[in-house]
Amino acid sequence: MQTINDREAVRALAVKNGLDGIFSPLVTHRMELRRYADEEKLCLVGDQLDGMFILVEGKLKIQTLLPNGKSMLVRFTNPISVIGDVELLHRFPVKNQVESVGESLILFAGRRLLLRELEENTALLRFLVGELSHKLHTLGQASALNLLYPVENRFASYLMSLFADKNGDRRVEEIRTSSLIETAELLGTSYRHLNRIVRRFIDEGIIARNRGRLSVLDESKLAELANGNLYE
Amino acid sequence: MQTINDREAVRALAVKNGLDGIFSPLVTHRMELRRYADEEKLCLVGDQLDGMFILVEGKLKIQTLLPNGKSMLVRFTNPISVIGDVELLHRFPVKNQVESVGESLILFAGRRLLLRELEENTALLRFLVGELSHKLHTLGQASALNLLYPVENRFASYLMSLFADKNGDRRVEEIRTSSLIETAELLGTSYRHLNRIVRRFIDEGIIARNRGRLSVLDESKLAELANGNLYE
DNA sequence: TTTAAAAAAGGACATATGTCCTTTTTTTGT
DNA sequence: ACAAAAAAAGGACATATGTCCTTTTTTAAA
Repeated sequence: MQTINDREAVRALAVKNGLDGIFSPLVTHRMELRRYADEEKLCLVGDQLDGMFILVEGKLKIQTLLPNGKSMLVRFTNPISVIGDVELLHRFPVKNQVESVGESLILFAGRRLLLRELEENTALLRFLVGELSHKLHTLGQASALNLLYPVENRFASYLMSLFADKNGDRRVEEIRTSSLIETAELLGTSYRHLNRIVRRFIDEGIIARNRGRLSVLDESKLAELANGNLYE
Repeated sequence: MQTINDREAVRALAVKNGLDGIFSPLVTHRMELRRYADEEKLCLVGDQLDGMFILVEGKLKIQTLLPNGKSMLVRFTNPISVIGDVELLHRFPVKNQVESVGESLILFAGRRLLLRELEENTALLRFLVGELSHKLHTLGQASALNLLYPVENRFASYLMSLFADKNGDRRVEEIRTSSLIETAELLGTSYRHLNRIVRRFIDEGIIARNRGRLSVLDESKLAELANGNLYE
């Protein structure tokens, strides 16, 4: 991790992302700009956080690690998103490991500063309530999906989610297989099994695979399997 | 549902539960006291909430219902706990069905009233952040558990949770079988399968069953199976 | 108490998924 | 272009779990 001492950059990023409407100048002025490298960890399970992270550029991967050595990918996040809000107030130890996917830029706000801010800053509090609500909502959705549907349906949902947001642009959607492993984690299953499902989808003409990349052929069958559910 | 028009009762309950320190008198003064009967629903999936529920007496059961007809019990709650916090700010449609287990007393605060309150009341906002954090934390825990451990371990965890909070009082813990069905739902499995696990535990001398009731015999084996994990 | 009705437990078989290892395909260095 | 290394895909078998139905146990009415 690398700290970037550039007051002006901090200010610019804060403004660009609307943070100046949420935090008092006191805080935005003292936030620290950090750069994390690919796969670098922002926090590990069990850590005691001393502040809050705000992702302003890049992507983060959030996962739970369990005592039996398994892990569950909770989600990926894009800017703007907040890490550490849950732990901040309660001094909970960190429950999910967070790492950078590629290079990321983070604004870091120290705990003491924030606690003072939280005394009076209703905009910040409402912002946090919104963030938490959103997380709760998506986690609940994903959780029920994971528990109650077989991988086949979850994978269909996942594929749908992938190109649902590519605003109607029905271009052939591709998934590099390296991310198939990640997808398996996200879905809480093994690569082997996901691969089995992929094969079945191919046999049924729903997707195609060439040189390790997947492309969607039959969107309607996919939608049918996804059963109206989406990973949000 | 029955509305109880008793200003004094409302005030007393609010004070008793420390709500007067969180809401302004303006709100506590206008909250509505409601009584819900056993199995009566506070809200259904898809509802548009027009306020927030605060459980002050009784117990609530919260579950997700999915399009395929299955359901997942999210959790049971005891007083004080808040229902509708997520939906309130965002006007999300209700995602989890909530119903009363036995008779419950609820304080209901209208949406408009609360929105005004949220403008300035930092105590309330902090309270909500705390509630949401807690929910997120427990949901995350349960979610990972559900996804990554087989029912055997989850059931062990569940049993541990059950008498972990009965402050060290090692009395024989009993579970009426009617609740075994509910437990199966909570664990996201079928009654049949849970029953299979129960049988296995009995064979291994971990629990005993008589007349449809279960009692724990070997706490240490249970702890071993639970692997240090608990449903919260 | 005896018996019918209700509830709980269990059997049999099918599907979903995991683990471990082998085969095939792709990539990379020369 | 070719061989070795790396990555991906697939085979075989074991376990976990679901569904449907039957048997056993419990409860309740006569």
